[in-house]
Formats: sequence, C-alpha cells, structure tokens
Amino acid sequence: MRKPNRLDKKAILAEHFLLRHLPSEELDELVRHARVQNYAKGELILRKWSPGSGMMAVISGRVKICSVSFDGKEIVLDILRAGEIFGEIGLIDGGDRSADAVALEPSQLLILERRDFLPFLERHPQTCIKLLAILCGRLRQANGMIEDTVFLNIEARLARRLNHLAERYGEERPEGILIPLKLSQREIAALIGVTRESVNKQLRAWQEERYIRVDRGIITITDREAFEDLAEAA
Amino acid sequence: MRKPNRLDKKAILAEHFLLRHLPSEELDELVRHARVQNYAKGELILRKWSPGSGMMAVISGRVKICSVSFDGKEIVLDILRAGEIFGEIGLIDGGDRSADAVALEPSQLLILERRDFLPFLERHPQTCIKLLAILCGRLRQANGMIEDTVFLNIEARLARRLNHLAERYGEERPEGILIPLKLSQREIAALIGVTRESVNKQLRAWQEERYIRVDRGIITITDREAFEDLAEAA
DNA sequence: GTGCGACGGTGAAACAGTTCACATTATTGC
DNA sequence: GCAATAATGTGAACTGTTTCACCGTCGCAC
Repeated sequence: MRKPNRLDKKAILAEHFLLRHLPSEELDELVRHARVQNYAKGELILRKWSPGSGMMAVISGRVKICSVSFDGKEIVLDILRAGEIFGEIGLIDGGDRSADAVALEPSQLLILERRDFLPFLERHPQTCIKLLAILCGRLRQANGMIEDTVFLNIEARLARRLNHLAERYGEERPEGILIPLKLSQREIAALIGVTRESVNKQLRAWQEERYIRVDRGIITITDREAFEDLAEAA
Repeated sequence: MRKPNRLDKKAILAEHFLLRHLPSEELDELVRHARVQNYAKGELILRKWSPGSGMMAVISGRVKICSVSFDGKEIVLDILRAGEIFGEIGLIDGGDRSADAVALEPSQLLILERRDFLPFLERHPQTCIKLLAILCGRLRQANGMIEDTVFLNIEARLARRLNHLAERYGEERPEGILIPLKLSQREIAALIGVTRESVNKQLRAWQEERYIRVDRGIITITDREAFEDLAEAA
C-alpha cells in the first residue's frame, strides 16, 4: 500500500459525508494535519480505556469496534467499512476510549487529531451539526441493541442482526440477498453477544428450513419474508 | 404550579449547562420560543416512534426514558431530574422518538422546538459542541449498558447500577450513602432489564449480608467497599 | 504432503434467570 | 378508617442458553 500524498488525502476528506460541503481552502486546512496510517489484519488500532484524542476515518479495509470482558467474552458494537468514521467520542470529549478497535483486514485509516479538529469545528457549525447527526445515529443504534438484548431471544436477535447487515451491505442475487462479509460464527456470535455454539445451532436450523444458505462463511438470505417475520416477532 | 413568565424561563435557560455561557441577548432570543408545560405523575410525555422535533429540559420533577416490548417487558434507559435534558436526538436528526418518556412525578418541562433551536445552533458553535459532549456522554452510557447486559450476571449488574445511582444522586449519611430516589423493585428491575422477582431476591440477600439497608423503597448502601467489589467482579 | 491451528458441528449436563402461584405487607383513594 | 390496589416476599417448576467435551474438516505454512 503506497503512502498517499496531500492531494490524495484531500480527495479522501472531500468525499466524506462529514466534510462534503466544505470549500476547497477549508479542506486544505484539515489536510495539513490529517495523518494516514496502515494497519495489518488483526492489529489493535485503539485500546479501550487508553487516552484517546483523535478520530479515524476508514479509507480502506474493515474495522470492528468491540469490547472484551475480563473472562474473554467479546461483544462487537459495530463493523465499519471505507467511508465510515470511528473514535469520534474521544475527539469530542477527550475522554478515554470506550471500546477497542481492531482491523479485520489490512486497513488504511486517516487520523484527525483533537487539537486540530476541535478549533475547526468551532469555526464550522455545519460540520458540527453533521457530527451531531452521526452521533444521533450511533445512539439510536446503541439503544436498539440494548432493547434487542433485553427483549429478544437468540433467534430473533440473530435474525434482526442479519437483516441489518443485509440492509447495510447486502447485494441482490438471483437466490436471495447476499451479505458480502466473511464472518466466522464466532464473529457473528460476538455481534449479538452470545456463544458461537448457539449461533451454529441457529444457522443450521435455518438452513434446514431453507431460510438461508451458507457458503464458506458467506450468508445469503434466501427467504426474505420468513426472515423479516422472525426479526419482528419475539 | 403557576405559569412561569418570560423572566423565569430565561433564568431556567441561563442555569442550564448547555447554555450557561451565552450572553443575555442570545438567551432572550431562545426564551421567545421556549414553551413550558406541566405533566401529571405517570403521564406519557413522548411516545416511541412518534414524529419528534423538540427537545425538553426538566425544570422540576423526574422523567424516565424507557421502552416497552410487545409483551409488556420494560427497559428504562435513563431517569432524569431537574436540570437535565432529553429528546435531543429528535431535535437534531428530526427522526422519530427512539423511546417513551414518562413523568415519574408531577413534572414541569421546558420545550425547545427544532425549527427554533437548529438555526440557533448554527450560529453558536460553542453550544453545538456542548451538545456534542452531551451526546457523547449518552453514548458512553449506552455502550456501558450493552456491555453490562452481555457480560454480567444479575448481581453484578444490579450492584453497578446502584453504584451509578449513588454516584449521581447519592447523599452521605452516617450509616452509608443514601440514594434519594423512591424506586419500586419493579422500577429497579426495569433499569437493568430483569424481573422484579430477581431484584427482590438480590436485594434481600444483600440486606442479610448488611451491604444495604432498605427503608420504604429508599436504598442506603451501608458497606460501600463490599459493594464496589461486587460491581467490579463478574 | 504433512502437520497444525482455526472453524464448524453436535449432544449431554449444568445453570442462571424466568415464570407462576400464592402469602404478606404497604399505600392510596374515597 | 377501610376497602382497593400496589408492592414485597418466596418457593417450586421450567426453560433458554451456556458450558463442556469431543469430532471432523478446512486452509495455510513450511
């Protein structure tokens, strides 16, 4: 992966939702401070509780935001792809990281430091408001996750999560909607906070019923209707 | 409860964390639009999924933010007192309400509408950034709640929640730290998403062990140290 | 190719928490 | 003050999920 120069960085920033409306000179100002960094597959990008001050944008690759309990259980709060940002909480309140971030693939990130970005925010209320909107989205997602874990059993939770992934990343195929993420059953389990055995049994049952097809870890939802019912009911 | 006049409203707004730094004329501008409304105990203030556009600040009383499952189970996301705000998500992204809000006591709220406040935000980056900080706090809280429900058993979750309440609202007493909220066991159960029976048994066990004292629904943590251990361990 | 570690599959046993049923004690409204 | 209603207390049965133990298979490294 080659090192991007200033123009590349500007193009990346200009494309991002958060900054799309900014005039060229303003972008230049940000670019001067933006840093690009590469991470290997499996590499820890941010560690929970570490002092955090920057925000990252994913240029390429995939990053999971997760948290691990003292006894090794893992919960994945989100999986991010190119064009998405994370670590914005540390950017804004300057507090410690609230979760780990791990590269799921070789990934390239763009890093904006608090000391550079905060003054910028003060001068750009529009950007500030967009950031507010992003945080609102996160909050809605988090609250939904709380409700799901408290209200629903494994079957419904897994169905909902697969539906989410399908909506967000799904690709239409003759046989159904394909989720183009290679996820192990262990990773899927961490997405909803259950054991991989439970996920295994549920996926197997759904394959029996022809609701889904699984091909080397890639899931295709073949009976979309049945699946939405599952996600709505208890 | 008498109706506050313009000066009262201004005083209320001026006191609020979010707006504390604003010059007097700016406050006047907000006051012109701010509305005050009273709610009876148990009254529904906001309904989940309803179109929401305003933000509310609690002037007096107590408000719970909660969500109810199709089969009647309830989860309480937060309990707010005077000086705190809620509904800011609808204010910012204009989306539907993400939870119910219910008055736990006769409560007086101050309401700021999206159409009035959003333009104001654009002209006041400092206020915008403070709002960002508030959302970050909410997000940290929500993520913590997800971790707790996935990682911890009832004992630890309840201990942590009581510790939180103690830190946030607690009053020092000779016999320990008193949590000055009158909460039924059912309400406490909804705070951590379990049944009231489970809460009852746990509270009872802790009383046996002299970790807490309960007097007509008011809890006092008498052995603070033992309690922090409980909250830290699994 | 061979070995090795990760992944997927599966049943039996254990367990945490819920559900249910009912008794007792507070609180509230009239 | 008294009935109605809500809150608390508690044991027994039940159940969804985890834990554990084990097997076979796949993919990759050397």
